[in-house]
Amino acid sequence: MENYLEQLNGVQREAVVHTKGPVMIVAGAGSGKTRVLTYRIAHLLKTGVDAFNILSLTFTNKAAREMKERIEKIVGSSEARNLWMGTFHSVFAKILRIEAERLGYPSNFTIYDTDDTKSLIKTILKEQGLDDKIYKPGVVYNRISSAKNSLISWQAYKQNAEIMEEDRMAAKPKLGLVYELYQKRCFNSGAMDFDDLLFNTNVLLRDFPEVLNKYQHKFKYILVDEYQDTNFSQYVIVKKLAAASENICVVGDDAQSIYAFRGANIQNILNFKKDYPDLQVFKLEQNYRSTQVIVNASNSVIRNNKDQLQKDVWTSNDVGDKIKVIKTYSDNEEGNSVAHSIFETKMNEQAHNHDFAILYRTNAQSRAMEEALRKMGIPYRIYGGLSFYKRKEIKDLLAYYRLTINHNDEEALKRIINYPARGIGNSTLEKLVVAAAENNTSIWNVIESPNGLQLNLSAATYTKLQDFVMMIRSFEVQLTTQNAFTLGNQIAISSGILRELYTDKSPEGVARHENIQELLNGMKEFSDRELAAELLTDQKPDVSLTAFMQDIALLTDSDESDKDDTNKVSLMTIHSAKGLEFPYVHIVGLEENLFPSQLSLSSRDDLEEERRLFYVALTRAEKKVTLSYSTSRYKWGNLISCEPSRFIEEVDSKYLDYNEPASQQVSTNFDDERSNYNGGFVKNKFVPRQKEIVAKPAAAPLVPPRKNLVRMNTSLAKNNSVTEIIGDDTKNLQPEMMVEHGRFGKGVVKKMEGVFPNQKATIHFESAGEKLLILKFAKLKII
DNA sequence: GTGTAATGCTATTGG
DNA sequence: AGCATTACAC
Repeated sequence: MENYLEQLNGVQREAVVHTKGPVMIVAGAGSGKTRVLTYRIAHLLKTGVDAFNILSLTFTNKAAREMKERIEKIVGSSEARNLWMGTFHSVFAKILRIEAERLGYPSNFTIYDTDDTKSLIKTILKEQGLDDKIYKPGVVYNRISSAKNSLISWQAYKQNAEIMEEDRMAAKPKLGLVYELYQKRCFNSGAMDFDDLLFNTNVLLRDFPEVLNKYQHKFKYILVDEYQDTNFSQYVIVKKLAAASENICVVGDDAQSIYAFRGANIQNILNFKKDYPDLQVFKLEQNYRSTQVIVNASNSVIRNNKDQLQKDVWTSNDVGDKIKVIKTYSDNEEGNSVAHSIFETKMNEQAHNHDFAILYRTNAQSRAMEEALRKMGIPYRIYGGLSFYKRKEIKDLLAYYRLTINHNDEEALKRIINYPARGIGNSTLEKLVVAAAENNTSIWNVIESPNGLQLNLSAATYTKLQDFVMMIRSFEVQLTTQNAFTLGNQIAISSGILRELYTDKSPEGVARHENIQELLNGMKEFSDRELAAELLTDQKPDVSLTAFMQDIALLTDSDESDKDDTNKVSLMTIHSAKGLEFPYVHIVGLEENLFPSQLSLSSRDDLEEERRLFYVALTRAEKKVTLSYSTSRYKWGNLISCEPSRFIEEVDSKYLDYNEPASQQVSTNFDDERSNYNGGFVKNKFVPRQKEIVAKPAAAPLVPPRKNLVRMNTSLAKNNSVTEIIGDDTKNLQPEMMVEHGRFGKGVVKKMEGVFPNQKATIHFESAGEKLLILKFAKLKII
């Protein structure tokens, strides 16, 4: 790979070799941005720059990993391993661990995720007697978060007359106090939330000149990807670090800025030149990814935005097919039509499952898509949503690990002090919390040295608390002697979590047990790196539980590589599709109030962000885009009617192919179409839903509330007499019968046990494998 | 203190 | 529709 420079076009090459001084690369969608970044770093290494002197900030850790691998191939050595590369959060978490003590934090500080944060806010609100209907935890969190991302400390917040007035007007005068208490509580718990990682990095660089100096000289070359999505806090960090060398290269596309909602400031890229008058700007405008239709159509959309950097994205690729627009009458039908279209394209163009992506605005839209794909027997993977590490059982076990590493971690302690149940209930916990607050210390310290505190606890409770402390202490002493797996496994056993889950024989309990096993397997893999690395180098990686926890703290769903078969259709929100590309892209739910979101309609800036989001969605596609919308959709259990999105009209109509009259689309039965395919589909016979929601009369704009009806059904379903009626369907199930389950799809009955109404069936599902289901709960259909 | 049933709240987007 | 919190019975 010596001749890497020859693989670049003119501008790309200039952007790669111009390594000195401030550089901004404005990279249109699909213009080979990743390639330029990769080659630029490779070029730095080739021309003698030490890997230790390069800092590269990427949008995901996965992107960093992949880039490192490619760089390694180009420079032909393992030198790339020494690059500092990762997300803002992971890189600065690493630095904060090194420097933590200067800020009064332990170096093994816990990183609170959104759940921990919200839970702590709720606790504080309750303690302060604030009504959580006025002080909604989510809103409070956002307010604190954006303050931090604007580098406003709680002290500054409370001193700022304008802010205090705003809060008074919003009937939340105590918000500053909540912010203060929240920060103090985190500090006492040895914990930082996501925003603290950036905020505290700023404190570090501001208050400790020697530290700033150290990292300024360490990072002589700084690269920032997706610069359009950085917030003020990140902006200041970059600016400070780059101040000494000014070898700063930012890459971005203002047209793809989609994270304003979490503080990203598009002005960071629009105003970059003001900070660096000597700035060299390179514009990558040739799109290598998409067809002319897609490129031109996307341009026609983004033209509706006002504020942008001038650029002209073009392509010399094929013209390509027009963008199909599909109208359906319900969300389920939309799913069916997408699944059907994917099936058809696979047949006609010899495409693979992994060539397809279904993109939506909100996670809730995935369900209709999942159901339809499952019915068609098309494998898929959902990104985002409920990730592995967010599952209850996983979080429970991780809380034990967290508390073992950092005893002051309040959220972890509260989660497990009585799980599995050990007789330490709410009233005890409350007494502990009060004592901790009064003495400005952590709950752990109160439990461990209760002498002199008026706790008012029974002797029996004391014993239980001491047992708990002893248990955690016994784990702690092994932190330095055992690897992550050995200790992790022992904690899973000694804590009683494994036993607790093992006793639960319900399908859900079994699944939870399996998840714990999966976590432990992951830890085994992690720990085994030691053996693998020993053979290759003399460097021993840290395989302690502490290291494992630091490794996973900032993982996201997109960072996980799927272990099993990767040939799957990808389902994700448009936000998580950033930076990805697929031959065939379905953008679904193009309806007013959904996309653009209802919440964005009141301000021009928000609407423009939605439009950029649409632009991002369109430009993910290489060959074909299909847009779809539905005229009705369920929301909060109610059927609402929908209008097509304004964004469809914003696409220059010469690139659009409005599908055939609705009559062809109304049917959800694809049997006719299928008979046209010569075989090959017998196995996955498509089964239409019994009764699809059919279009309602056009007259009524809004369907009368269905709420009562839904309520009635729910309560009735719990009534025995109705169970019997539902049970009728399945109570005579026999082995070998085919059934369909709402979640697991189609399967064959293997074994029946128990007597009505408590029958259980072992069913082998095509996609989900063998499951034991209780018939009166499982909604099964015989097919 | 523990476990279950009823209630009620909520859904942009994410590190 | 699903989930978390709350209310209430043991």
